[in-house]
Amino acid sequence: MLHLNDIRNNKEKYIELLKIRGVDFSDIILSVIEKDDERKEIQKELDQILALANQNSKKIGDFFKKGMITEANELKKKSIDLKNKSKQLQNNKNQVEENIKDMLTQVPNVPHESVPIGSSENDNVIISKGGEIPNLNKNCIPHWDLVEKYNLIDFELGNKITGSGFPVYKGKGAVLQRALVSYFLNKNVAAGYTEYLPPFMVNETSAFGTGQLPDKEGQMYSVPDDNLYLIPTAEVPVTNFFRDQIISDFPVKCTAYSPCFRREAGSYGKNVRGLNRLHQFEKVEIVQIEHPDKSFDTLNNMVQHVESILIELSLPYRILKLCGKDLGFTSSLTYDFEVYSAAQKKWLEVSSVSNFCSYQANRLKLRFRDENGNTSLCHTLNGSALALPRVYATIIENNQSENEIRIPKVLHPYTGFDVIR
RNA sequence: GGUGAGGUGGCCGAGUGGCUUAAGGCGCACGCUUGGAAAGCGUGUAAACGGGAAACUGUUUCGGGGGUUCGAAUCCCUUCCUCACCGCCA
Repeated sequence: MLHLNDIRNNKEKYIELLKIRGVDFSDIILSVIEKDDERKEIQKELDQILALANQNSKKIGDFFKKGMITEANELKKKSIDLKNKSKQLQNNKNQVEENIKDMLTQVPNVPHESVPIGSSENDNVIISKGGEIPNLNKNCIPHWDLVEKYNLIDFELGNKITGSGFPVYKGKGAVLQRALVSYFLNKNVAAGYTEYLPPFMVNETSAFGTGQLPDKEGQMYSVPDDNLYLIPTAEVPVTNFFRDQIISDFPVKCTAYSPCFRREAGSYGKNVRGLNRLHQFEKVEIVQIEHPDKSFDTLNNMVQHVESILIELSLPYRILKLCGKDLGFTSSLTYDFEVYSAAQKKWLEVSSVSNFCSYQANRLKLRFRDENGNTSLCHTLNGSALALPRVYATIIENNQSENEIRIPKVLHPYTGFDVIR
């Protein structure tokens, strides 16, 4: 959620920048400010009444102590009047505040000025490319066939015990998965991130804190008996660590491995084939909490960090700056990382690194103390480093030959083998 | 799952309806003291939303929500959470 004072102070600028998303939010911005003026008026009046009522209560206490019963009773009557008035005002205020909140939740984050205008994903801008697309021979096969051929993943077994989208990794296939997790975590720790292993379920408050609730409720698995939700990403528990906090040392850098659970309601067809889209997948996440002045530099650092991992894995990749249309609701600037899956012959998203500025921090009440000693909202950033399934799929597809799959060198210490036959 | 005890400021902890403007302590900051430090002494020490150029000031907040009352940390209802013991258990 945007902060009201920020909207007030940057009204024109925000309206202009929001147009990058291809939607005009000026009406809603202006009426939010109008409603807020109304709120202030009501509060002023309410505060005065409550102040008077508080004074009266004290006087009544004094009167009773002095035995001045008549005076006390008279004042009591006045206080009852005040009370009725304040109740009404309180109701008005609540209503107006709810109104404001409703409007605010409809406004997405303000795009960074560098975000390109666009009408579809085709307008995302490729800012960097690397790696070699391998020349596979024409007998090459996609990963869903490879995992069967080499006995690495059993989708049918997952179907049997849970349902589609819940693969079972086995043998070297499971080791490879574990190797990737360890490798990613080590890379992130070496880059200064502190490793966490968070709970894989969160309570309702946390789901609200990072914005999964109320709007994305249908995307999460829930455990209604215990009022818990299975996390769709480690971002949810990790970012919520810092809910309601006043941070004193920047930057806060966290990394966490977790399985991610997503209902993916509405997905279908070849996009969900094999490892491309799952209900449970594994991911290593990086999260940073940063001073507003530095957050965009930090975003660049995070992009470089993720890029370095893809380079070490020798995967063909490209980095896209998302255009206004494709930019997530809560993000101000996002870079997507895609790797080229040589057997499927398409680009697969493996990471998305975003600066949310103060949009998440506002809801989380995540603040720091500025040079004047006032509290101010932090900026939050996160990204995947990396999501496993598509990296996994691309590694085995791109490194396949007739009778074997070669494992990228950087993973050998983690797998203990360099080839799958 | 059963029983019991709790949830108060950055932390510990007192507080059974108005003398609470939340005692006292710890921590932290600043000052005095010192050659320098420690100790000691003194002062200050939450957040949100308002008013004000500022000094300052109003309201709200004692886990959350609701209620009783002129007045609630304190009484009532409800809900969440934590801890202890028992049961079960990797």
